[in-house]
Amino acid sequence: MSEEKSSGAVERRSGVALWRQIADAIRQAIADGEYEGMMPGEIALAARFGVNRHTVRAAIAALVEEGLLESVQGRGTLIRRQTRFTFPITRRTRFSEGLAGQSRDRDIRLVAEERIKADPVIAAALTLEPGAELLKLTLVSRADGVPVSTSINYFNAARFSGMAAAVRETGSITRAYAMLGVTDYIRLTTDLTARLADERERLLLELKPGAVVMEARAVNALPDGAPIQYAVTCFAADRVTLKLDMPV
Amino acid sequence: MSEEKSSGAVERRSGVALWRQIADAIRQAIADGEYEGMMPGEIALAARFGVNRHTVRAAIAALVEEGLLESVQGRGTLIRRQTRFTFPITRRTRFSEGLAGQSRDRDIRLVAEERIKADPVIAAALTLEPGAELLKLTLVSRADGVPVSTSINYFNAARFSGMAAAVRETGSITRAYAMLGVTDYIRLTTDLTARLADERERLLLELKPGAVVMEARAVNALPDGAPIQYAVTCFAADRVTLKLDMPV
DNA sequence: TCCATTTGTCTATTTAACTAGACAAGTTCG
DNA sequence: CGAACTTGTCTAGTTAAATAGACAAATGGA
Repeated sequence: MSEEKSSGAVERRSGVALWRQIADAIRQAIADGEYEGMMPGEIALAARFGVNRHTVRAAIAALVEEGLLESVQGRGTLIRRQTRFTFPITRRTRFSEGLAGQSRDRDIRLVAEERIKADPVIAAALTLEPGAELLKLTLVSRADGVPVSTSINYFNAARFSGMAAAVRETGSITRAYAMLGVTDYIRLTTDLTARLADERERLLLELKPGAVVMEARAVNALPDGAPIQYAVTCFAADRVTLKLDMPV
Repeated sequence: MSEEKSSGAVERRSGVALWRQIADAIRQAIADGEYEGMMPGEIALAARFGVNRHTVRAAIAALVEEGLLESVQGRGTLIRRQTRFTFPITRRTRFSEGLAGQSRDRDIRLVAEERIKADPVIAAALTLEPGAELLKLTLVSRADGVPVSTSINYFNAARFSGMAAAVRETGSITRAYAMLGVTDYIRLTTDLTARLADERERLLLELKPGAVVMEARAVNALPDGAPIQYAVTCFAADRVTLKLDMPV
């Protein structure tokens, strides 16, 4: 839809190598479903982007390295995967439910645990006094083995001291909450932005430099509206679409 | 918050020139409010990123070109602007209302007008038969003279043939609707993703290569739920934060 | 005024990215 | 088989990016 056939739009002297611009364009085209099963030949691609065949080969090599493509001598270059997960964001956003039906296995892993003093912004969001003790958990969420998002989550340390253990045991925020007596929670607000992934995110999400992340800052609360969790979640932009369904 | 002091994280041989990685990091740091008024000196920055001073100078030159920084010999490098607009997305999303209070003047400009046959996806979203005639309007929205977003909008051509003229005259979608007898409308659904800006978007939004856009695909409808507009909006990610307030 | 600090400019060298062309080596299909 | 395609590999030359060092020019404060 809205064609825009990614018309050989590579830019020289831009500080981004041509092979990387082409790799990005191909990745996007695949995510948009522009190709099916097989890529056009290297010569055709080179003509399309207006570059040398070797430059296209460098782009393809990067995508092969990523596991997105596979080249076979004599046959051509195959597309290995292209599914993009759709992740609903509503009042009742939950990771594993959100991706149910789109992936065989979901998985949330705790990669860091820390106790810190609340800074003013987070304290205000959680209606705590600045300097209150917070539990800070860093998580990585995967679907079918592919990292989809990484999040930094802040909880009132006094109330949720067992959260880390509960997440580790259950592999789910929702089930961890349940273990701590929170049977239901809602999402109050979400702030969204997007930018290039930084070093930490590239590592956790297995992304290449130049990859884009969407950052969502959300406040979760009890059904009565009392905030209990401040979360900064970074989604790998080329692996997920966020779906906002507006309840009529 | 969530510190992550962008710790000299430049990557070599990544296909992205060091000066561009550094420019991106500085742009992001400024957007995060990490510096105030003045940048650290070139020598300090070079040490921080672990590169030669000339490489930092290349990064700064790019940001000066963008209008974000200004270098003064003998004094240092000044930060010229950075406020980021917050754009609320709710059931009742409207561009000019959304930015009221954050900007002195808003402005929507019609840059292209076309009549096309509906493709299956859009036809389904608008509950029309595939092949129905659509009006396709390309708009650019600005706040305080800065391009914030560009959108491609599809309307049922039969029902909204006067839309282009109405938008041109009123400079507002909401007021254009009013001229055509639609006094109220709601947003049914929004799909969000993010990626690098393509050539067309860079031109319309005055962005540099490597800039990130958030793409929102939305369906607007009459209060009774009948869809009337399919919109693909691209926001310049470093100029805007999307705010999702969960209704009720 | 003098001095320390800042950005601006220059030359030289090295390394990565890109282009060009030729040919080998596999696959497919008539 | 053999012709027509594909990707893989090699050499060679050009252009852009990054490093290194030296010094000029402007600023601000002691």
